[in-house]
Amino acid sequence: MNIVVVDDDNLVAISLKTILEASGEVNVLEIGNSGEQAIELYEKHKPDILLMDIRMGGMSGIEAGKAILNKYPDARILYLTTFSDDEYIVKALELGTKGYILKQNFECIVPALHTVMEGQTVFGDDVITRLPSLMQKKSGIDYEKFDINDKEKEIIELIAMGLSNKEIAVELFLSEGTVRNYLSSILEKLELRDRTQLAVFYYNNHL
Amino acid sequence: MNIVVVDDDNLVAISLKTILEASGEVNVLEIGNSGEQAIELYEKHKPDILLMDIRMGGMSGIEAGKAILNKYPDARILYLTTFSDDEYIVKALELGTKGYILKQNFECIVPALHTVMEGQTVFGDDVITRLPSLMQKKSGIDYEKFDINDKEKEIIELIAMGLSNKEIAVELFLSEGTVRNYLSSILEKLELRDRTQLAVFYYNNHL
DNA sequence: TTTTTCATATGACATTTGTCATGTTTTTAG
DNA sequence: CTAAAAACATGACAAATGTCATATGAAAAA
Repeated sequence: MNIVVVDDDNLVAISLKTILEASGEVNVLEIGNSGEQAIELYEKHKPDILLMDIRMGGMSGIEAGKAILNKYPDARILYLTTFSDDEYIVKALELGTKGYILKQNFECIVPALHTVMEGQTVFGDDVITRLPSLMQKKSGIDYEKFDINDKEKEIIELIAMGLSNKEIAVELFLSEGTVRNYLSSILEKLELRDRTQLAVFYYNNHL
Repeated sequence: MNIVVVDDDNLVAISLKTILEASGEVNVLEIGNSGEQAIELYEKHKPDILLMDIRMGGMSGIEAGKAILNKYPDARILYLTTFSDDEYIVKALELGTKGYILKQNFECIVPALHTVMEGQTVFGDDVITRLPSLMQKKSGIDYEKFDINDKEKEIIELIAMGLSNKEIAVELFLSEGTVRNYLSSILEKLELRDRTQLAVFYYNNHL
């Protein structure tokens, strides 16, 4: 089984190479240290599997993976990470990569590579249990970034439940006009046009 | 590695035993043919892994798995299935089982067992790609049930993208008035009040 | 062929929605 | 205390939305 190993930290990359080759079942074609190199090495070797750190300086593993999968949809990419990072997990999943495992215990890696070779997908145990909730949360609207305050948040939630301005007014003990004004400012901040787009935005980002 | 195999179809169970033992790495302690037996055999042998068909007459693999995990939270259960069945996938996931693979190609199974032994989770490739959407929610709007035709479906999609009536009209080469009429009838059929509720409905059910 | 249905369109209408300019009150900060 | 800011409210208005009754041409059914 021919693989390419990419890790930010060259020491880790080399260690991985040593450990994997010690198993006698894996041949590490070359090692790299960045997302850019991952792409380059993938094109050069077309390895059975690309074993890559997900978090790297410069181009992240996700970006590199995206680029590679874009060109080679059948590429098998297995991510390594020091600790499971929720944000990355979801992205990796959506990307259609072959898995996501912790690099802590090396014993995992060889079996995981075999499993991936057979067309399966591998996930660290802790990851999968949190998956359902991860999917729900996704990442949430970055309300901060848009300078949305609490009252506005409430209104967004209610609009995302399909309430009319009048209903929201009753719900929040405000006048209908006030609700309109709030909405107006929300739309401006979020650069949206109407309440429906706001609901769409909500469901695309938040949930 | 000691495992217990449970499959509705005894022939399959026996074949699995043969195949797995042929690898020389797996020891099949006993085979069973029902959910009830799965529980019984698990308690009797405490195998490293319980390899079980998910769909069985009588007590399903899910139910048996639930019972076992309830009593032995660390039980490693790997489901087998002929076809990937969305409904079961979600349930299996929520249950916290170790994976879900197709029994078609046996080659998968031994590596998968190793991977599971190492504390990872394994999923058939096709499964994982559909996972994001599966997690979101149910299975999609039952348009049939509501007697929604194709044109109406298109309009629903566009509204769920946040388009205005005018924009939809342009998109579908209809007059704005026609779009309104369509929408009006959609809302009536779905018992909704306005386009925002429709978008909400869409995101709650469909995607 | 005639009738019916279907897809599309129109106009009228009442509501709702979103924007804006402009007020009140409260709170908060200086 | 006083000025500024925040929270909330109004009224006016244009645009968009949703409903309804009705119309037209084409396709399907009779």
